[in-house]
Amino acid sequence: MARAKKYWLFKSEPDVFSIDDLQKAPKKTTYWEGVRNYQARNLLRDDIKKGDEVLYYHSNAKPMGVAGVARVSKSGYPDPEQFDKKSKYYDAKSDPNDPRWYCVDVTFVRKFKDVVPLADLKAEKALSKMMVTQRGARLSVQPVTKKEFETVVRMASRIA
DNA sequence: GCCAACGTTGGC
DNA sequence: GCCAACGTTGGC
Repeated sequence: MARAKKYWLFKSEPDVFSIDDLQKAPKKTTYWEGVRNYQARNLLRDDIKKGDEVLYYHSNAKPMGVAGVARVSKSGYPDPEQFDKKSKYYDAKSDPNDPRWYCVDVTFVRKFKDVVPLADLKAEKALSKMMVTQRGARLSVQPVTKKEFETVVRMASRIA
């Protein structure tokens, strides 16, 4: 019996990589590189598995909020950028035999007709415990419950 | 563009 | 091991 599917929220600045960029990417897939935070690293390495579903969140943007859904298409593996000296994510202290940073592959599923704004997430009672609605939650890869995931998707279809 | 909140670093 | 300083994130 396979493990139950899990749900996540991935933050991205759309100026850097938006959900449109993901949709236009080859095979509508990219690897989620450049996470340099240990808590997020642990999730990428240990908990985020192929088949999991992801809320694609636009931060530092207009409008700010959940822009669509993606799917994890490859479970955690060492982030190749950490060993690339030319990359801005290069980390000289990471040992190839014991990589410090991990990434996953994500594939585009669908884009919401309109972004579900952060203000709406905060106003929704069912999401009051959701991490992204908490003040100062900076974690770029966050766990989301199934209920929260479904609530956000329902809010999106209401907009559309 | 500002600045509060947070994570990491480094001196001691 | 503490904690001040610093850099970054991200909402406003």
